[in-house]
Amino acid sequence: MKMDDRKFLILQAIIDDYIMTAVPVGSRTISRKSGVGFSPATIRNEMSDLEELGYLAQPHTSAGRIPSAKAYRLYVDRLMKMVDLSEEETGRIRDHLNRRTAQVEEVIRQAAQALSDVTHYTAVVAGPQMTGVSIKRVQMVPVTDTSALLVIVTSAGLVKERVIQVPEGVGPDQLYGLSKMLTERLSGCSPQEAREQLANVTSDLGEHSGLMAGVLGAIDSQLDGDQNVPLVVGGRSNLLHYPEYSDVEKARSFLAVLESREKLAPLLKGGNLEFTVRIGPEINMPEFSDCSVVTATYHVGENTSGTMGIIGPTRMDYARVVSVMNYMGRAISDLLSGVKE
Amino acid sequence: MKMDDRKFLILQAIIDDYIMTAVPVGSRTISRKSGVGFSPATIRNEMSDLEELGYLAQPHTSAGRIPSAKAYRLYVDRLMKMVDLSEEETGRIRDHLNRRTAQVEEVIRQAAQALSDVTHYTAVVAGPQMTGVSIKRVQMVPVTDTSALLVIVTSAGLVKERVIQVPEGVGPDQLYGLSKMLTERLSGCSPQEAREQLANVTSDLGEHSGLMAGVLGAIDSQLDGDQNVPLVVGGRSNLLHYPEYSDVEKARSFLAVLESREKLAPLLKGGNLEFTVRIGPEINMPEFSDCSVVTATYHVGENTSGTMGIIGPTRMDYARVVSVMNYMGRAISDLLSGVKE
DNA sequence: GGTTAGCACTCAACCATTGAGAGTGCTAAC
DNA sequence: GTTAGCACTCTCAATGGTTGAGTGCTAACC
Repeated sequence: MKMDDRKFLILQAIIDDYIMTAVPVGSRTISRKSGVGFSPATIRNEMSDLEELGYLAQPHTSAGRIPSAKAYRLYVDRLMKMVDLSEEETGRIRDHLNRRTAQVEEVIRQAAQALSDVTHYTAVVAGPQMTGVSIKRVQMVPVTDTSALLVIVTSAGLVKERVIQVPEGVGPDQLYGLSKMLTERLSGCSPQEAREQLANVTSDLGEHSGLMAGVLGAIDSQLDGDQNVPLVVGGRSNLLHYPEYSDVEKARSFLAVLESREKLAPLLKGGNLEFTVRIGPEINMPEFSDCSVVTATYHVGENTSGTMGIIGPTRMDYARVVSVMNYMGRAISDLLSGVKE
Repeated sequence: MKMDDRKFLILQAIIDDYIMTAVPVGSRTISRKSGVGFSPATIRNEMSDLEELGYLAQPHTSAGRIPSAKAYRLYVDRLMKMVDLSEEETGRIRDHLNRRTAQVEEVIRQAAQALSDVTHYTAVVAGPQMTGVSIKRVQMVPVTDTSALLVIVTSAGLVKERVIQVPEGVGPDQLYGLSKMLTERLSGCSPQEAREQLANVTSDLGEHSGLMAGVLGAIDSQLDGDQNVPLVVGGRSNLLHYPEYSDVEKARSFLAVLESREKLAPLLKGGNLEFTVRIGPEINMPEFSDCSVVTATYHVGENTSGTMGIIGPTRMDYARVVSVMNYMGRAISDLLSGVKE
């Protein structure tokens, strides 16, 4: 048996309906829909075929059909068409984004809020990845006698801060001098190169090697990997609106995942494509067995990029989600790249 | 009718039992308990009295009694005794706190995590309040041609950062010079004084008044009020373990509050006491009608302090919660005041 | 041959009924 | 003042019948 145009049409109608209602859809419902001019009986035959092909499933004999993960996959890959956002939607997104800030944490927090607010799903936004980026400036600001704030500025204009220990007796001007020297040596370096450079620097000035060790460690841990990129979640409670989560225990384990950085981070690791959609079982996490995750990439400057994701039920409105993220990607880029309004 | 010792004893037994089980407690249950040597019938008479006094309520005629908010109030004020934490508990708290950092955000994140983990309730921790504090240092670090990171260090050794706009053409050394000047003028000032000082400074150097306006605004918004203190929540999903939240809609609206900074912040505004307990209706929020909130203050240095809170069901284990927070308060102080291990 | 009306069949959801169990309040005896 | 006994109340869980939505199959129709 093969899929033909009518089967596609009917499958699409079923998915559309199920996305809206979350109720198994019967043959009459589809028959009544505009655009499908067949009687319930005909639809039933086609549905039976679609079930055999693995696109539909029946919760029980006398219920309607619900789309399978395979059906959503087909929908996302072939049936879905991009939609345009309404004025009202883009407006609401803009309202969330305060154009006055270029602070990474704030921008991604606002982005997560906006995404979850507009889509009514749960949003996760990660800060820009520090890989493939070069250092532009390193500066230390004294805090107490024995500590200083290490500020690292990257070529994309992003800032990383961290409090480090410094030996007692190093004055502000001395720290500034050291900072200038560090900036000179490290500017233009990738994190890896910086690490090597730093080793040289350390041996150059024996007396401050203790301080240098601290700086080294801090730069290491700041620029290394993604341990340090901020990760914010918005709209945690949104999914509880959907009947899929009317079971508290299910809701709880879902929320528990959102609280664990370790479990959450992998979700954002899509392919390197602009958009990635993972549906239900494809996610490979029991807590998300009837969730889908859509991830997208945003860019800051030339070489820096970050990831955002939307988590919703498998029957989520993929078309709208992709459109919203598309819009949001541009908005974040604008904000973080410092584009003026 | 008056409360006597026996009534206190029985009330305490009922509360203890209800805290454990969340099930209305009957006369037989109390009678069987060690320490109470009366028959169910006697207990029933006392219970009837306690109900009349407003300490107990009956969900329906043939159920046991549950403690009222008034009973918990009495319990917290008079009946509760501090408990000692077990080795295992203090150990678990310590494990959460990474002594390697003095970064405010990180410390309070860890604290929230630890609190929720040990108590199994939901924890909220706010960063140290910037009021009553004096400025120790102000420094700007160039980021792009038109922006810089403004770093403000307070006398308590806490750091605030913010990206601000600067006029084009101001070089790094010039920024450093300006920073030194600003530090000189502002160090020792309270935020209010700083604002006045800044006005003078601005008029002094006409050419850079644009920059100064930016700094002024930033300092204003950074040190003003509590808009900017970080606020982190831990253990959001914890409350869903309790039968009080087996209703998804209730759980959802609870979680929604946790997502709104505006609604959450007032909860932490207890009196200025070391500990504050607000029970159910005392909170005055429908979403929290059967929650209690325990807040506590922690101190950093002399004049700086912050707040943390635990949100649990009204039948929460107050004694343990207070003990845990007591311990945590000291731990946070140590970390943020830079006390070495 | 594809399409459709008709019909018997299935099954979840809903409702009312019932019995068991927990707990109470009251009374009378200790 | 305390307690045993007992009738009473009310929830909870199980049971069974009814309803309605939806299916699959068959036979008629175009």
